[in-house]
Amino acid sequence: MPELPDVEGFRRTWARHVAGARLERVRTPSPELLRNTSPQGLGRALHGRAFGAPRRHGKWLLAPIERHLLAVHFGMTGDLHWTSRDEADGAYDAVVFETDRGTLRYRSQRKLGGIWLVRGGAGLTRVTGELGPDAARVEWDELRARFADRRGGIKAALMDQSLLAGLGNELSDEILWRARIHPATAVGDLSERKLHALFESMREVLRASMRHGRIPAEAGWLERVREKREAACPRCGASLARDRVAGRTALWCPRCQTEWD
DNA sequence: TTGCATGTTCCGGA
DNA sequence: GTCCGGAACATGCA
Repeated sequence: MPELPDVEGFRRTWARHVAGARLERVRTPSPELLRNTSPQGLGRALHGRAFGAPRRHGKWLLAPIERHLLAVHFGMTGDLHWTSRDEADGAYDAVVFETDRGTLRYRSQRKLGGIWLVRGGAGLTRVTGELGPDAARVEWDELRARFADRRGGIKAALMDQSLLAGLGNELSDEILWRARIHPATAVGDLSERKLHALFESMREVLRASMRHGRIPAEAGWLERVREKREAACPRCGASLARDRVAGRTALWCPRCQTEWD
């Protein structure tokens, strides 16, 4: 689930409920999800401190808490829940922040994400890896420049976090479908006009998805038919193709997404 | 039981 | 150096 729009939803939850709250206790049912500290270390560093306003870069949620920063990644199955203080832990609650206003639960079913504690602002890149500009904020000129000397396929490029941060498998499929571009098209084969259409599609898809906190499974969206066994293109009705592209299962329309156009 | 899954990282090879 | 595919990570589900 968590790509850029989902993480944006988590950021809003954090901003609404957690920003300004004071941390009273941290519990860690899954301590292995604290990737660079221990439950004790986290408690020592953060106990009694107040959270600031969180920000998001790509799929990373960055939550300041006085002189520290929590860098939160959700992997494939992570999410965030705000509950009352007396609610019982759920099966997948991994790190539970009890504050003076309520309880924030970081959950992860498959435990691929994690939480990192960063002291001061330094060392964040070591944790997140090199990140390109956030896909929801990147300007056309910068995207064009970054794609200019890229070899290889467009889907791999869209999902490369060091090139552009925030897009994953499903978003890249949705964006390519909207722009009518085959996922295996070489970046260098895209005309400027086509690349600009891709940029516009990306902005559209992200704007609507961020509002929903996920890719909307609505009419006119590829996401609507993604889970279907024999899925048809929501635009032209052709049978959709499903195959590995750039190491992941891509979904596209062989009729309206052409390789060279 | 087997294959698959929206995340990243690491390795080998082109 | 760049890029890609495959494996690995951990776990649940169809």
